[in-house]
Amino acid sequence: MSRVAAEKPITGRKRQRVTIADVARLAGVATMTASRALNRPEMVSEELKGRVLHAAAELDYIPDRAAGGLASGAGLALPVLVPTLHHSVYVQILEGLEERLPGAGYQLLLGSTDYSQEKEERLVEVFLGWRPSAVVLSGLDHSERTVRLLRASGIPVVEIMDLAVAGETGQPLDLNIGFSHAQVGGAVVEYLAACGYRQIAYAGTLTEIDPRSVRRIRGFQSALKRLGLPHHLTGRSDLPSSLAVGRDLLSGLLSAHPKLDAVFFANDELAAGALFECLRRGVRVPEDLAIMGFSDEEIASHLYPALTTVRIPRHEMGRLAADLLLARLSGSLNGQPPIDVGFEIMQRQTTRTPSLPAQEKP
Amino acid sequence: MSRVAAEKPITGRKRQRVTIADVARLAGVATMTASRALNRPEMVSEELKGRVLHAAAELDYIPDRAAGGLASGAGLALPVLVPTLHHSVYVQILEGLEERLPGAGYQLLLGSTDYSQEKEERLVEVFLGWRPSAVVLSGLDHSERTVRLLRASGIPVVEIMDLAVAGETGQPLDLNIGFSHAQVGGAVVEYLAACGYRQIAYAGTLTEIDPRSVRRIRGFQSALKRLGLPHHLTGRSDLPSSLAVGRDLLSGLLSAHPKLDAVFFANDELAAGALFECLRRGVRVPEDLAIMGFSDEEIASHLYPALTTVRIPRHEMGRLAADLLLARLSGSLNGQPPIDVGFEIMQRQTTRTPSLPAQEKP
DNA sequence: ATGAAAGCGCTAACAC
DNA sequence: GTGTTAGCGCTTTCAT
Repeated sequence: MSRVAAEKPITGRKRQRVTIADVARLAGVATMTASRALNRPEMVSEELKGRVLHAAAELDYIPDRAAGGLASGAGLALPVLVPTLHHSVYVQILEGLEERLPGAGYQLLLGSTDYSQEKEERLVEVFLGWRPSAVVLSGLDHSERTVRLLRASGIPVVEIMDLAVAGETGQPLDLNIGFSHAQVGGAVVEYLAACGYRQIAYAGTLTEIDPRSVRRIRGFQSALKRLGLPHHLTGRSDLPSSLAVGRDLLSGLLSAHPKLDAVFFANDELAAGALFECLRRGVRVPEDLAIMGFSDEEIASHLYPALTTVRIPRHEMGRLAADLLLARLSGSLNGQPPIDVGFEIMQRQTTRTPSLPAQEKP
Repeated sequence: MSRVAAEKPITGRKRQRVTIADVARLAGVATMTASRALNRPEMVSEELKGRVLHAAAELDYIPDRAAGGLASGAGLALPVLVPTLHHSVYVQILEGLEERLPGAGYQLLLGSTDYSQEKEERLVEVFLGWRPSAVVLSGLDHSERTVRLLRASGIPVVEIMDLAVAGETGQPLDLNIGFSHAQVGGAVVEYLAACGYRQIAYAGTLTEIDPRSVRRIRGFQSALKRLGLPHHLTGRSDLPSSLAVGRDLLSGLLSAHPKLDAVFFANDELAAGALFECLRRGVRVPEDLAIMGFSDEEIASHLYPALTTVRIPRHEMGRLAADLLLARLSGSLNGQPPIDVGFEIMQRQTTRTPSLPAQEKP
């Protein structure tokens, strides 16, 4: 009973947090019994369990996770770092993660890096202070310090949205689930070439900063070379992706390369912007120009003409990452090699049908 | 070098966390001095400060926020609950918040409620366990328990995206920054009526579940009544908003009310979907039908024709919420009444020009 | 099955 | 300035 409370006559002032000690007192048991009743009910008699649960409800008791974590040494937080929330891809990956992780008691901590390794490093530092049980990172490329910190922490790490391939990318820190961007670039070129296009451009933002873009372009260009097609057609912008930038990119490309017949954009937003610009200019798609996007966001299939793009399994990537993480955390997973979730070209109306000659208005 | 390592003969096993005690030992000072050097540098001599900082860097020391919070009683987390991350509105509000809050040492904890009060309640419960220093909520309508829990916690709360108005909405829990949805509904009707439209419909999702939608519709309908216009034209869907649902909503409305001449959609995504459907059907916008959205997301101005919509100051709302919160947390703010950030009708091409007769293709 | 003591990593409060 | 002590709220021992 009593504790100290009796000694401090009515502090009154600041609303005191309800602690497990309060619950225990109300239930007439030891603190430890209350703790057990709440966390490992099977270790406590029905009788006491009932009293404790009742008392907890009565007091609206909410356990202090920080204190619990401190005492048990357990990690509670699970930081997820994505480059941006403006691409629905990442929102959907998050949803995939959220399907499993919070249920297992982990709290997702969200951070956006804006495609900057420095910002990523700072976030990792902050989040590491929250006793994370694991970390989810986007991409395979991180600052030295980020890598060192993460290694030293000894916690599981999952890198998503890119695939570690020997010789092409660095080694993954730990778990890795994604797809090969180089492969995407190559596949798109092959597809467009099969459609009969010959003057094929790549257009994107952060083309030299974001390592995934770099690899996508590399795959794109080497496929072009292999096929004996011009591989110097590129549109770049350093602004963040937006419909407006997509339009500008298209305009720039069109005036720089009048003979252009196909453009692969780094994401659907840029492609959609370009499509809108074509509409205004009276450029016919796909008769005059083919446009391809990347990601298969919702808008792609609703545009008119509907956008040919590359589907990546974002939701699945999130779910899979969560599952692997859970397995690893429970100790039942070791030495898991990188997992390729692949991608798929979604053929729609902004490109001609492959292997067929150009067609006029369908 | 050496550190304690020598005393515990190679625990080897699990990587030990670097604590402030380790830093202090390396620097040859008391733990408390190390703590001060790190957190209140002005209280420590240059000499020792240097040694401590050096030691911390040397060891890659990362303070344990949970332990720090526990000891100081300070809140560290700052939960933000939004209905969804799929509307860029909320992403931008988040960005507004992130401009200030993390800099001030607070960690944003993100939760999405899916427009459900039950889910909101569960999230509040979870987040309260993280010793939040404040909470940001979307909307003014919460479950009883949510309100009770929040009240009992005694921490500041900001409700955004809706405006408390006596007689119309409930009282705000604490701080409130937003705009009146009823007023939006009314303003849209007045605008459309001024453009000469007479058969004006509202179309949205969750029309009876989301209290903000309910109030928007209420304002919409009473304005119609006031103007003597038909006010029963409504399209509803219980699916989450998407381009596809926008198209369906339009189709349904068109066949139910052939004389329809204007539709106000609950968000830009629905409106864009409807616009795409019009394109396919050959319905001319705005000649045959006016379309209006809500939110002014990026796509609105890039659509063709560009979408008339209602701009709400999301970024500003986030920033303002952060500022107020910071002020309140520092104790320099009391009894702040609700703040109306307003809204603005962005006239573009999917509606005729107000007060002018219908115009043919411009 | 239950309880008492100790301590997680840190900082407020009080010495010196 | 700097060090010492106590204790945040909880859970891990280790008794009983």
